[in-house]
This record gives sequence, C-alpha cells and structure tokens, in this order.
Amino acid sequence: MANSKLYKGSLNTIILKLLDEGGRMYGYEITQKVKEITRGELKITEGALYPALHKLEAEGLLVVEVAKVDNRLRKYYKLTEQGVKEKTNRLVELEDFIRNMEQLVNPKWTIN
Amino acid sequence: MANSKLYKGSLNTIILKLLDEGGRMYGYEITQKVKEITRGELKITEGALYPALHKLEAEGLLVVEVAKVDNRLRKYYKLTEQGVKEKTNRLVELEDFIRNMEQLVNPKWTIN
DNA sequence: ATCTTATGCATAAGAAAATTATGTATATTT
DNA sequence: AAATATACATAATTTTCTTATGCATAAGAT
Repeated sequence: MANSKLYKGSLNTIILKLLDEGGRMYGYEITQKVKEITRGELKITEGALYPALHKLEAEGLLVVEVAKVDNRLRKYYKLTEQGVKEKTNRLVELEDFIRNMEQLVNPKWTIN
Repeated sequence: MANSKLYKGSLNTIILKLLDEGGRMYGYEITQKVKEITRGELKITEGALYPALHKLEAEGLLVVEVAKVDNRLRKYYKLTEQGVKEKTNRLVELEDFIRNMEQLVNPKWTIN
C-alpha cells in the first residue's frame, strides 16, 4: 500500500468513502483515484484491493455490477444501504483516530 | 488495541513519541499514559506492547534499564540516538498519513 | 511489426502486527 | 479474604497487507 505501515487498516474506509462520493466505481478506477488524490503518495495494490472489495461485498456493504467496455471487463461496485451506514461509522472512527493520534503526538492540553 | 482497526501500525510511532517526551518510561506506564491522553479511547494491550518494545530494543532504537520499585520489577525504556532520529521520521510519516487521509475523505481541492 | 505500458481482473504464499488467552508475581483496596 | 491494580511475558490465532504470479485486451512507442 505504501512505505508507511500506518495505512494498514485504512483501506476499507477509503473504499467506502470513495464509493460514497463516486456513486459507482470499478477496482482499477479506485487505485487511480487514490493515486491522484494523494499525488502519488498512496498506491493501492491489487493484492490488497480486490480481496478487500470481495470481502466488503460478502459482508453486504457493496453490490457489484459487471460491464464490458472496449472489450475489457469492468466490475462496478456501489454501496448498499448497509454500506452507507457503515461508511458513516468508519468516517467517525477515522476522525476519532486522527484526533487521538494528534493528541498523542502533539498534546494541546495536559491532564495534570 | 482499540475497536478500530485504524490503530494497526501506529503503536511504534506512539511509543517513540511518548518516550521522546517522557525521557524514560516503563511498559505499564505507557499503557496508562495512552489511556489518559485519549481519555480511555485507546487502550494498548500488553500482548501488543511488550513484543513491540522488545523489537524496538532489538533494532537499537531503545535501551532498557531495569529497576525495582516497591519490590516490583520495572523496565525503563528510553530512546537511543538512532531512536530519536527514527522518532522524527515516524512523526513525518504520521503527518503525511493524516494529510493524505484527510484529503481522501474530505478533499479540499480537486485536481480536475 | 514488435515491444512496452496501460487497463482490468484474480489468487496464493508469506510477512507483519495485532488480538485473545494465558501465565507468574507483588501491592493495594474493598 | 477476595478482588483489583501493578508489572512483566509469551504462544496461538486472526487480520491485513506485500510480493509474486497469472490471464487478457488496448494503446503507445521504437
């Protein structure tokens, strides 16, 4: 995914958020979008992405729709109703995580 | 570590940062400090902490000093010179990570 | 014309980092 | 006396990712 181990665990959140925005996206499109948004700093590998998509689908958070464009296969994914809810949860978790990490590395107020 | 998977991969960064501030700390103290700073939201488990400390020590980023307080054992850890450098790198990575994640979930500027 | 890169999917083996479950031992609180 | 807090440790398992590989078509470069 990246040179930093910090991204471990964040892939599902990223997928859910992008699908929420994009309406529907296919795997390769997700990898490109992420690369674009992070200006090349984060590259989603296929070995991580496809299993993650399959898992989210199996969990009922995504539905897939197969299309053929230019004689090439595409699998469009979109959020289910449950997926939208889970996306919201994941984003809250992400905000909490970021807040806690910033508090840890740059404490704004001390307790004692 | 926490209910959210996002913390996966961030433990070493947390340890290095806390030791940089605290000068020297022992394992249990780290767990309490983290709980305190995050107001209970992040609990470091021993099963994660102790192996992590041992690994950082083996990598030469920490040195240990054993003490006996109230007839109980304590292993004080502190950063080596190399540990201080690595801490700096990890904090930069953390900032990059946070910046990228915020850009992904809440894009402030579009590219196209 | 051929080779490389881009597009598009997929899985399998292995590594890394955690969780969960134990285990030992002393001190303090109820 | 029992439960909780303090203090360390490891082993089995799970989760998530990397790395490597595989197949196939389209487009661009030499």
